[in-house]
Amino acid sequence: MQLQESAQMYIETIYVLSQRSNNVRSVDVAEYMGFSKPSVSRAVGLLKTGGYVAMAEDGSLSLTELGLLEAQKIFERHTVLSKFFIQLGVDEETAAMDACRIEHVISDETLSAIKNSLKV
Amino acid sequence: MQLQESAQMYIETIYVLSQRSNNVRSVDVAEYMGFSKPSVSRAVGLLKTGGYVAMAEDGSLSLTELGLLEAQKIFERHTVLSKFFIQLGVDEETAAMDACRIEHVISDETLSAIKNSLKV
DNA sequence: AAAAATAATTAGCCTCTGCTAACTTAGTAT
DNA sequence: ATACTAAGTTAGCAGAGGCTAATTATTTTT
Repeated sequence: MQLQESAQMYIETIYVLSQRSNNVRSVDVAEYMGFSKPSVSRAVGLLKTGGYVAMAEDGSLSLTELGLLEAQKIFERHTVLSKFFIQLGVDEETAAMDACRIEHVISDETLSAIKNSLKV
Repeated sequence: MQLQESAQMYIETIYVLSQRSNNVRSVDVAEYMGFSKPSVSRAVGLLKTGGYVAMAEDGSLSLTELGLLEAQKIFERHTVLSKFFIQLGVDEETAAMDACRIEHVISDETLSAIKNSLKV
């Protein structure tokens, strides 16, 4: 299973919401991403099949080891980009928005160059 | 007509190829982008409808005023990003690749911050 | 002139990823 | 007990944007 950009977003969202609450459900993901419940239901289904996400009987979602690894990778990219843009003088909200879009398409090499250029 | 990312790519490609040759055809675009001729044919059709591209009787493509404006806008973004990544130490090829992907999704605000940070 | 190659198009398929409508199931309230 | 609500799922649609196969039209070659 090749992780599409949308799959990455779902995983990242589950990761972020899991840090705020210990009961993340599909409906929370839907609300957070602004998508419909069926869209999330299908996406979660695919992520279950791919072994990234597990759903308990009560519907609460969790990341598997594999999913957590992915989430951390994406989130790290997000953080690096977002910090970097803020250091360039971009406002926080815009920085986050751009990080969100760019984190999925930037190469490891360029990201690493950006990371190295971050002021401590 | 809202310009999708793919439309931007086609316009940019026509622009770039037009600087190398004065006879850019769909087949050249296809070869350059690595897409099939029918894919380009449809895309060009949409761009004609949108008023971005014109096709002469012999099949040679040109950008309209509108198309040229768009192309220049995109190309400028590409150039800024690409230069910037190179200044960060990324090799040219990777910089171009990343610029190509990011130029379509980055905000004006963040791009402008990056532009300001370019060394002269 | 006939055949071959080149370019563009048409028709129609596929995947991804949104959507709505409608159904199921479980928990809550009257 | 019945009815309502909330959450998840199923079925099926839509549009974007790739693809191949086959057609048409033009140009080049023999």
